Amino acid sequence: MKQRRLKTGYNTKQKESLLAFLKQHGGAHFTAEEIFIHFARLGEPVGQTTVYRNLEKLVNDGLVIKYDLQGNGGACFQYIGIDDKRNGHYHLVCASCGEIAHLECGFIDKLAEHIRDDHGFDFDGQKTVFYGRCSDCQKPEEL
Amino acid sequence: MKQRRLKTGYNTKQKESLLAFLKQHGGAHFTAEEIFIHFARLGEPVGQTTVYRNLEKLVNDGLVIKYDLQGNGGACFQYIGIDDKRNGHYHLVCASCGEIAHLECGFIDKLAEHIRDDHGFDFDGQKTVFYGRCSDCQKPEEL
DNA sequence: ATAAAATTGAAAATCATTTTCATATTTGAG
DNA sequence: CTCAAATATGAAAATGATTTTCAATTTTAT
Repeated sequence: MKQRRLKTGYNTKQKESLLAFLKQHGGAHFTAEEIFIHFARLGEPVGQTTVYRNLEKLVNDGLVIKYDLQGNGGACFQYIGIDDKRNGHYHLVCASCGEIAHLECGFIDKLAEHIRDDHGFDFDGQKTVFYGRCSDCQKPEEL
Repeated sequence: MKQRRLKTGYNTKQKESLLAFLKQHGGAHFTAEEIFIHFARLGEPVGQTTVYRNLEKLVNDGLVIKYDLQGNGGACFQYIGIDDKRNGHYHLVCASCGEIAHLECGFIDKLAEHIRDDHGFDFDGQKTVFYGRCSDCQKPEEL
């Protein structure tokens, strides 16, 4: 039994709403829940299931990336556009307070090269979450 | 009301069973579920909740690392047996097959400095798991 | 216009993990 | 040893994100 070639699928306003929203906020990431609530607030008819389903399709099509920010419940989604898979920024999370720094960082870009060349792995800067302690949380603890 | 200083905790046979199992299979990774089922099969009284709770402690103690493999439901745990938390040694995990490379890597040491100096975070190289794809998993997929 | 193909969404189901809470165990003090 | 406080356990229930179900609706090609 052979798979039929993938098609773009039918065009629906839900799909268009979702893609428009993601494009409009191309630099930001959202959970499926956040996106669902966004449309609910606006009164736009985009159901929760539909958000999940279409996000999955967009991820498969390479228009959106999906990743987890640990300690933070659900997966996050971010629009990246077809030809720009490497446009990724990195996430530096404070292990104490959860603050997230979004890094566009040449040093980490070089790290990716280093890992490829010296350790033989294709580094995944999207899935990798860098942990540390933010400056506030580095202050001495009170007991 | 002040927090009492953390202690190692009481010694229980469940903890010992768990640690013994993990040490015995130091090179392999398991889900909490797999470990629970293992003990259930043997008739050893180690409850599911206890598995989760003690794994978490071992992770905090630095004896075990926790990470996610894609498409694979739950988190994976692997014994690494490092007593010295400050002994620079990083983990590079293949997001596909789970292979772990243990890196002693000057480049990542420098990354820690860079993150401190340029981003104001005290980098936690122990909690951070670097993800990528190992050379085997980089080969083209079959459909 | 119409029928097949695909999509939607509310509700139910799943699945890993966490919480609850009553009971049991460990440990240190006396 | 004895006892009580601190801690751990585990069954069951709760949680929370995501997926499935399935009947109704929408899209598209004919």
